[in-house]
Amino acid sequence: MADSVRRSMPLFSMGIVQKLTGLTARQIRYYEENDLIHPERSEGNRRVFSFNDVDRLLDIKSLLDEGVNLAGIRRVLSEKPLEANRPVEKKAISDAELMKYLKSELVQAGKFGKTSLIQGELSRFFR
DNA sequence: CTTCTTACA
DNA sequence: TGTAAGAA
Repeated sequence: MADSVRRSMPLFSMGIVQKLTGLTARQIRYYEENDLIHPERSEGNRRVFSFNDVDRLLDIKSLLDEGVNLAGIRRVLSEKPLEANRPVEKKAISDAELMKYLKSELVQAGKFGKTSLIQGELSRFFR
């Protein structure tokens, strides 16, 4: 049960989540307004998503493609207890794929002189 | 440059 | 949902 800690650790920026989920910032913010997700906020008021948030967003995306409206989605994962049973096989995104995106982000960050937040958080995965 | 909020097409 | 504005 120490995994839940890591899974709810805030470390993804809006940009990364957009790439990870394929959703637009507009959609992500809208879902938050509707209490479908509750990302943390950084000092500069920037949203910081956890692995759980991303996973949740992917579920929302699936439901949306199935034609479920926000009310329905909220009903399906309304206040979904974070400690729910979820088969490893059913994970929406593989760790390998996640690493792939994370790494590309790290590389891009390297092209610039400073990328305080992102680079610092991502380093956890390559340590 | 990235992300935030608000407001309108 | 997309996008324009202005701020941070």
